[in-house]
Amino acid sequence: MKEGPDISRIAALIGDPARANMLTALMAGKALTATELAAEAGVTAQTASGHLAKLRDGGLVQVRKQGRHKYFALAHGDVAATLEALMGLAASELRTRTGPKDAAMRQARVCYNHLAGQRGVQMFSCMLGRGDLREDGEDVTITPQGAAFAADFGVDLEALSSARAPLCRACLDWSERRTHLAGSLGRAMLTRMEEMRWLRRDPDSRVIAFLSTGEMAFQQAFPLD
Amino acid sequence: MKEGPDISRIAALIGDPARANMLTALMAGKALTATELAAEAGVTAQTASGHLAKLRDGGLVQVRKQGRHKYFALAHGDVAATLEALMGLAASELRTRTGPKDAAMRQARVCYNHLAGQRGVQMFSCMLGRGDLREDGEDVTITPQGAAFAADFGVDLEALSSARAPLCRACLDWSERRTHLAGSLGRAMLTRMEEMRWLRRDPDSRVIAFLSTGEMAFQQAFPLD
DNA sequence: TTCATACCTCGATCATAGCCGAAGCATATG
DNA sequence: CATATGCTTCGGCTATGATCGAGGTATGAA
Repeated sequence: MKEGPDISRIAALIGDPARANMLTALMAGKALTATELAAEAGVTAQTASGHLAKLRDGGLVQVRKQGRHKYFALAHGDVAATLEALMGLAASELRTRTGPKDAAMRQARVCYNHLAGQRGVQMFSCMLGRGDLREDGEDVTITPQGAAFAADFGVDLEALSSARAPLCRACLDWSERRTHLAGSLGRAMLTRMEEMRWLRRDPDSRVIAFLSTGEMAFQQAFPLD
Repeated sequence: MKEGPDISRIAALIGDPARANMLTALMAGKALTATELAAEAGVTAQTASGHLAKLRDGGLVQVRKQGRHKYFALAHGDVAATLEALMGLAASELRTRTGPKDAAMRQARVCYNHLAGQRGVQMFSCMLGRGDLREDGEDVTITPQGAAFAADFGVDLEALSSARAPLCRACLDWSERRTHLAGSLGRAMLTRMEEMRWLRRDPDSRVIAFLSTGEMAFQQAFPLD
């Protein structure tokens, strides 16, 4: 035994219901304060403080102090991807009781900071199919054709490329069990769609609602097959 | 709160050190008996029995009864992929103390039932680059050219295709942070390499050792760029 | 300054669950 | 048949850790 990294340490971190609720809430991508996360987890502020310190020590969340508030967010995209993988396992056991919100969640939702669900998979698959993106192993790269599309879409690739974060990244979708686009380009695409009023984000959950005009524009931009 | 599947339930399952050790041991791909797993976890048989029942109820492992033995294995490839993702997170926190065995683990190891590590990524990337495989989102498909290569390699694709398990599948490598080939083809390729005596599996760990002739043959079959 | 809010530390309580000894089935071997 | 092995259930012990109340320290507002 004792092979590879200590998997149980961080699995135990996610294994507590309160902490799992916090992490799930952070999957929406927005940074939240300690008290907001306490409410999300259903515990008092003191308890939440202890949990958040552990998550921080474990490297799962990052913290930014702003005045008397402390904003927490997921540390990086890998954490979000791992949480999605866990959700995939949990969902496969639990075929029963698909809540009312689940249908909307499966269709379109926020994953960390990018588009996920059926729509996210559709966008990624379409862009891959027409040659905007190229997938080589885990690495996803953008083609010149894709760069032209992004510019036309209103995304400033120059600004994104200069940042440290990877431009494109593959993320496994737990509901569709296929890949969708993460990375700074994925984030920018979602932001742009919000700017263009294609969709609206539910402030209290991860659900994304497409407006009727946005739905049409999306289907035209990323047609199925 | 209460969005999506209950992530904490199965994270807690992996979060116990004894159970994590068992799952890590099962990542080697071989089915193990309850007593073997007890030794692997460092607990008595009674304790192990309880743990294994929980893992089974959680859908993480499958069990096969054979005589007076009970053989346990990972339930399916998704479990292995999730464990790899967790290892990736745990490894990123723990840059310190890279044990002596870690170097060998990073180079080549068994992931559930297929080749992982630097060699696994190399094989996948090479096959993708020369057009043996095609990656469309999470789905990986084999091309006619790839089918010809597989036949030449000594893999019976007909037999694999008839099985229920997917032929090709992408699995994220925790040490390389890139994709390697899973699925029944990934399993068959590793088996074939073992048959051809390219490599030898350490019976007590996940480490794979390439023999000198096998190393040369591998580099010729899957050259870097 | 005074007050309120956001967050943290300390200490005590309490429940969960991991652990093992003992004993009980089931299956193989002699 | 008797005996050994593999696995399980039961009961009790124990420790870990989640929880909250009380009290303390920053930050911002009045």
